Amino acid sequence: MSKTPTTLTNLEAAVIGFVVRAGQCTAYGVRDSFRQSPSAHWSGSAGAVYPAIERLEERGLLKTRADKTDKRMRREITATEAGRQELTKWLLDADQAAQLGYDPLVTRLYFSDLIPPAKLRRLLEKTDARLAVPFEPLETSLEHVAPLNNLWRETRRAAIAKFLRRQRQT
Amino acid sequence: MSKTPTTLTNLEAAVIGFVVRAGQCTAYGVRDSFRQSPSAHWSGSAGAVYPAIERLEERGLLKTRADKTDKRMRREITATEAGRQELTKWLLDADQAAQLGYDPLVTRLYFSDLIPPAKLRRLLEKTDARLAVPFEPLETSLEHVAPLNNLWRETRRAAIAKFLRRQRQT
DNA sequence: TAACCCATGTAATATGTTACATGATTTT
DNA sequence: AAAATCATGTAACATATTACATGGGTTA
Repeated sequence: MSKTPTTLTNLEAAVIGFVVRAGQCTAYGVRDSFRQSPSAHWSGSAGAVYPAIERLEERGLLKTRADKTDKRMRREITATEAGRQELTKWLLDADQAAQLGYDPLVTRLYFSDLIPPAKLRRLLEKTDARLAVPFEPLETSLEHVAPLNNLWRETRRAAIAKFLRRQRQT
Repeated sequence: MSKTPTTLTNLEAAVIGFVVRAGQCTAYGVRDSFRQSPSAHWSGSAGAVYPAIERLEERGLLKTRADKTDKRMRREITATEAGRQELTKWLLDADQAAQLGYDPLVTRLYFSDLIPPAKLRRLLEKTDARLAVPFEPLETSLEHVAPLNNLWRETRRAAIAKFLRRQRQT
């Protein structure tokens, strides 16, 4: 017998979250939503998503059944009660939520002392310009990410401004 | 012949950055600084750090030599000129810097509609409380991360406040 | 002298990326 | 009729985690 992991990975949690919100969906749908996410972190690569769904099914957190109404290969995925509970546990984990995660700009700023000031200023200007472009969801299923995307982009822009203000003071 | 990757991973870039700043150091020192980082993203696991250093050496971005003054196994690592150039290229990549990365709280907030309001409020309170605790570096080599850590923690706390303000309006 | 830290690393395993394979359906 | 998209996945490879192994030096 193989030992069952007690925690969900980010991807696994996000997959369950997507399925719960959708009510029911296909693996392709899950994958596609990740692919169209504004964050490159959620690459939606097949080699990540399909195995993740399989793992979750083996753990009884998702269940799938073939859809006979369609002649294509197609499996309807739903979340089990156990899956919903695991998701809730993951979502409410404040210790995890407070972790700093990974921010590609912040990581670069940790090494700001290794960059000539003029180049650093240009980096921050360019980064800010890219962050100023709002996310335009292609699918209705991604509309709900837009508000949070806006919040987060503005938050990161504020961090850039704060960093620059602090630098000028020195 | 194996094809040489043209880009650095986060870990590889951070390793070179650490070595450049230190001037010269041991693999153990690199590893330890990651382990003591306030971000769990930089786990500093041996199985990640040692192979990363080996890869960078093979690519001619770092070089190491045995230190004979000490009887322990000990290798002094320095960055090559090519290594410095690759690091600079990585640091100044604004397209990468603007990527959203991964934030464990933001990911949870994407699913905030799946959490009962009272529990969501408690999650945000707890998360904020943890973020209010400043990072106290144990080593002098980690002192320089404190200011940016403060900036980023305050930035994330501001995002929490903004999220709550926006929620109340609805 | 026992326990711990310095310093190196490897082995088994888990996860993720990139690229490919297959076939049905829809759009141009 | 060709190209794109829907829908499934796998194979080879790269990277990361966890746990272990080894041995010298330092502290209680």
